[in-house]
Amino acid sequence: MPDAPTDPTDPAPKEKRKRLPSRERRKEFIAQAIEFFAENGFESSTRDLAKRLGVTQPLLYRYFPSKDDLIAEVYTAVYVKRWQPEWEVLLGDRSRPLADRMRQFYREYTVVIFTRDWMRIFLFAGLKGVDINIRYMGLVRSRILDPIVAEARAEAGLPDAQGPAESDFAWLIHGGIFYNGVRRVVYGESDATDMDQMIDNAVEAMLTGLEKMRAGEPAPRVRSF
Amino acid sequence: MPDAPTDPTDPAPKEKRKRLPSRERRKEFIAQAIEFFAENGFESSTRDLAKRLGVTQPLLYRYFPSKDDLIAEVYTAVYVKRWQPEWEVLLGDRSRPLADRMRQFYREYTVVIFTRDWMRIFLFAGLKGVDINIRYMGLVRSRILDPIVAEARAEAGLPDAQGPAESDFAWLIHGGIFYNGVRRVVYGESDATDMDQMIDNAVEAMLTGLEKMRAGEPAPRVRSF
DNA sequence: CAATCATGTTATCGGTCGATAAATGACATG
DNA sequence: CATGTCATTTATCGACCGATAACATGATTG
Repeated sequence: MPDAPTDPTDPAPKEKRKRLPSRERRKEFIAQAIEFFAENGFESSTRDLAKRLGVTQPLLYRYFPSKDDLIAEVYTAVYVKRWQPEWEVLLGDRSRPLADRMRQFYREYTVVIFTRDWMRIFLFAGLKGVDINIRYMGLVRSRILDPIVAEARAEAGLPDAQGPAESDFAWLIHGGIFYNGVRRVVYGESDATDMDQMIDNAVEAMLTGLEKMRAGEPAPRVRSF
Repeated sequence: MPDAPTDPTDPAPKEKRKRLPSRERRKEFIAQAIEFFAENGFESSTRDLAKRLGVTQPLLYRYFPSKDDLIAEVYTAVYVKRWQPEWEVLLGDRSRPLADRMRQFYREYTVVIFTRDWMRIFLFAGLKGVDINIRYMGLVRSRILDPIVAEARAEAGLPDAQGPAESDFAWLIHGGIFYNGVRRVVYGESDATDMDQMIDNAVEAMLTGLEKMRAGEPAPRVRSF
């Protein structure tokens, strides 16, 4: 609500919301489109988006050739620009215990993705079958989970020769953290628990599980059923 | 596909797909609507659904007062009718080790929910903010997760006085299993890993974590950051 | 065989959608 | 002050949406 043109120093802000330079207008459109589509889904109308922006609907088409192009901008703004390359550096910093690095990573990572915008756009895009969503999950595996598995092996003095089982167990815990965000942000169970406690438990569970897996103990199989 | 009127004794089945009794027609509509809305989302048109059914669009309104009423039928058919009350009995059967019960439960549970229909409808409904979705998660907690925590305490000879921390750790692992289904079914990473292996690892991680939690070891907190 | 009635189709309404063309108006420059 | 440029609005197109009414048809029953 606190907008620049709504500055109280102005005698009367009036309805003169016209004549914004092209670059700023475009950025404002994308920023609002993120919140708008995150809340209402990508099938919401461009007219409602324009109403939220306080402009008319055809103006959107001066800045984006089509609705799909606007949506593509939303994707890159959310997925690409919020990814922090420092995360990969952090996870590889062997001057600290791996558990410490992982706790810090997940604290920073959840600050980014445990938001209504990020979560809902990720889920909407996933159901639409957008390819950028699948590519993002490849990024998580190659830049986050596989490095964690490799670092855990290195910390145990083992060679880096991970099998798919370890990587998939890392996915299991990572998915548990992710789904905790879904419960908080999408289903509104925000009072779930202390975030730090959840992350600590998850990190310990991941490292413990990986350790057992490396001990050649492939989980007791072939039971009574 | 093997329908009564399509009996092979008939000379030529033709395109005479008319005159079906009301009850069967209705069931067929709901069954196809599940697949249709699961694939295309609830904002897809009733005309496309009718085309898929091989009937005209207004016919749908002979069986359902409105599109929303049809969607409500889809919800109950997926959420309510696929829930197996035997699951709750199984988890409480103390003649078997808890780990065994949990493994069997998750094998049976994933058969139901690791389907394209169930997963996608659950996610679509969740983003729509339908209340039945939140009620379902309450069901999971009260009928599945809290019983597991209680059984784990009983098996350890402890009184049934669980705190929120244990319940939330159960949610963490359960969410990891759920998200594994999302990856398989929604993102098509079906070659993820052996399902049984994944379930075994998840069950062991959950029981190990709960055990550590009961040991009064609330996960090492307050680290360097 | 004729009457009846539920099943199914044709035709259509008012509303909304994404997108385009044309008109309007604000601002900088000379 | 005149002029041109570009942001913005008005008006509108064709397509599609959920829903309703009117009509047609097949099966049942006397």
